[in-house]
Amino acid sequence: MKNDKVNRKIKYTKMVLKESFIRLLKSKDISRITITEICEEADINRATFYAHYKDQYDLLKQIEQELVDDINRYLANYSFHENGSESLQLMEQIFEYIKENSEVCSVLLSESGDKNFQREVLSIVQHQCITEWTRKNVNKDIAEYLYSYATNGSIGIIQRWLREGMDRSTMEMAELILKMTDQGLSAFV
Amino acid sequence: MKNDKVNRKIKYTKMVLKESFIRLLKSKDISRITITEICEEADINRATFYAHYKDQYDLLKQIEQELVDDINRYLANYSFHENGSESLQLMEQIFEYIKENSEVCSVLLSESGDKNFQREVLSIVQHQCITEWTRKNVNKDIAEYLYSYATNGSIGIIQRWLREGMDRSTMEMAELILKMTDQGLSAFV
DNA sequence: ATTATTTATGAACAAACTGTTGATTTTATA
DNA sequence: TATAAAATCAACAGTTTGTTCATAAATAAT
Repeated sequence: MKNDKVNRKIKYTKMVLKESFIRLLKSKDISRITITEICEEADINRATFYAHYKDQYDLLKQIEQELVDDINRYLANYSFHENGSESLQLMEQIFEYIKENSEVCSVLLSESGDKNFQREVLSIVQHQCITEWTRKNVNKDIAEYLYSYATNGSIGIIQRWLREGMDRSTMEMAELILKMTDQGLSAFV
Repeated sequence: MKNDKVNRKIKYTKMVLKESFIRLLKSKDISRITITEICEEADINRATFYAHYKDQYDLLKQIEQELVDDINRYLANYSFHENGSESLQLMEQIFEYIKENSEVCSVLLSESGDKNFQREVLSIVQHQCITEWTRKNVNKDIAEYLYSYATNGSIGIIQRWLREGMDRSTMEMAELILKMTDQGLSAFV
């Protein structure tokens, strides 16, 4: 086919641009990073950048989307045992994924990272939780608030874990998050 | 004294710059806001801006610091009854403050806002919690993680509350947060 | 009320980044 | 090898930045 081959060159260009960008993101905020800078670091012509991306923020968005897709593919490969601990297994797999891709994740999931993106990652798990919650008859009136609490809390834990150099096992972390969530929830059943 | 009077003009300059900046922050991300733009909106010479602030980020930092100071002053005026529900009262007062200053808070406490600043606001309360936690002999090993969870979760709830137009009473919100935190904690005592 | 001091203004500056264009060269594949 | 796609290069006007300095305005002190 045509497109597959055309993409070879494009793929290289996009790859080096992304790498250069992630490298820069480690040392400074996205707002301080110029397109000129990204291109110099990647040794790619600036006009070529504009052929693929609108600006830094567009580049970031594309990187994030690819990560979400990748996580979903990763989780799809994993078949869950139907023994009631699906949430735990799913959560552990997410921690596994983050660990395997800690370089990118440390940047994208950091505090300065895009919150909506982080929420999207977490929602992969929380979807599962929500159904469990409704099964448990959680007070629907405040369910939204509890959801905000749990999601943001979980992101906070992941961020700390990454900051601390992933000092605990993925299983330990998955258990920690689910324990907190379930317990906190139980006050409103 | 000298400085008190000199500040009259400076105070006005800083005030209009801040107002202009907050107004702009409502419609776009800080990274898209130019100093030129802030000055035009405030009708202040650009050279004057540089006399007071390094850039937009410096301006934001100063606004945040003033808010933290203001919250602390606000809380200092409030004398707490020593009946064991200090945390609840303190938390409610914070919600009260946010409500009274919802215009600025909606911007500064939003998702796009500075996370370190938000943590600082919350830490005013959490300090109190921490002492209660250690009294309860929470597993110190994971206390840090629980703290991350609780703080980020609480911020998430506040953000949702502001987004929803402060649809619930401050007391209700304070109770919600403390209930979640205490309950989640109880799994690790 | 007048003088002295502080602060704000306006204009000008080089430097950097932006976003776009069109002509040209490189690269991949058919 | 021919052809189509992609990357490069140079040039462009337009904007923002950060700084400087002379001048004007506002404020404080005498």
